[in-house]
Amino acid sequence: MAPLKQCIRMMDEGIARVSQVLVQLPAAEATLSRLMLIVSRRMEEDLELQLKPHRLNHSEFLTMMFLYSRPDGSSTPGELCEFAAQGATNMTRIANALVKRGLITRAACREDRRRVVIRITAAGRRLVLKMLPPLFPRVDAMFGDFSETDQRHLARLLRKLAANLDQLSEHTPS
Amino acid sequence: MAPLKQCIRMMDEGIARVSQVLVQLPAAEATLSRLMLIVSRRMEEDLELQLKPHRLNHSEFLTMMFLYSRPDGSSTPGELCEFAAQGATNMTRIANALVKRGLITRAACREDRRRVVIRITAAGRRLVLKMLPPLFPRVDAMFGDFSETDQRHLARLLRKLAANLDQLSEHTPS
DNA sequence: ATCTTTTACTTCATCAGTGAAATATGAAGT
DNA sequence: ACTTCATATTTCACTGATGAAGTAAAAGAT
Repeated sequence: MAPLKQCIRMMDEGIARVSQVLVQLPAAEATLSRLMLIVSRRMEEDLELQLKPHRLNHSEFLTMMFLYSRPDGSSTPGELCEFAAQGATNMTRIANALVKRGLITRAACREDRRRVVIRITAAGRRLVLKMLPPLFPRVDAMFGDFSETDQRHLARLLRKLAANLDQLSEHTPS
Repeated sequence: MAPLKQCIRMMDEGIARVSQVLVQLPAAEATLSRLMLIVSRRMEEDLELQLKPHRLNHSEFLTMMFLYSRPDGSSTPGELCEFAAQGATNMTRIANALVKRGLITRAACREDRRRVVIRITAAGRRLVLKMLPPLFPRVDAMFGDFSETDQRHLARLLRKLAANLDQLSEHTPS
């Protein structure tokens, strides 16, 4: 894995050169966009690497975590799609895989029988409890040298960015 | 597309509930991690949507931009792999596709005949110049309400995070 | 000079995710 | 009752990315 440092340096140089030709280019904003994508990509790679020993991918992990975090340990495919930003097709596949491993159950909903209720099993809870703690040191390391205010700032800016993205999507109803 | 706002609220609630059970959970850091992944995922979706009309995906776009930004408009697959954080296999496929569209050329390197030199064509440059400007308003909108100091802060924090991730990868020579 | 190792890229098989269309079922509105 | 809408699953075709093995050339070792 190539160090991000180098990758980021190349990006900086590239943007500098391009903005000499294309003067209208919003260099600072473009840099921020690329930084976001580069850094988070590495974060995701890192996470997937940690999940691999447990034979879970990112989507499956998110699904498990979401279920685990719910008071009653259950949800529906539709809700999971929204949360995990997955298509319904993929959600079905994920649920199939997790059911097969005995980590969740699928059952018809009593009130609205169109719905399917997905519930985390005891084995699922055990898996989450087993795999989560080893993740903590890595997360700590990522933000180890972030002061309290650094953390607050980053959270604030990311939430602000999220709000702007929501605005953008609204005006681009694709 | 579900609004990020809602997705983020669910995440906040989830982390709050989990950290009541798992007290060791570094809640602030976990929140920052998830925020990064959620927000950048949406950014990437948005970008891919803008690229689609030009029949480019993210990797291909990165490749084109990297070539375009180089003084001589050329590079090698290996270098591109590093920059775009792609496997060599994927790079081959990308190059195939771009060559087929006449956006780049592939040629054997004279000095080292293992190497392949990839070069952007005039058509490739035209495409970049055509597709880039329409992207600017969106990037501007994303960071529109970011003050100068907001932008500086975000860039600084992301670069710091990148450095920490590099540290992490070093100590995990997978 | 030959043998081995390393580097650079490609090929092939496969997996993960997406989008669209078809199906089944049930709820809600008139 | 009848239409319309909502929820979820299945199938199929497709895109994008990856891992393992293969090829070819350069670099290094003996």
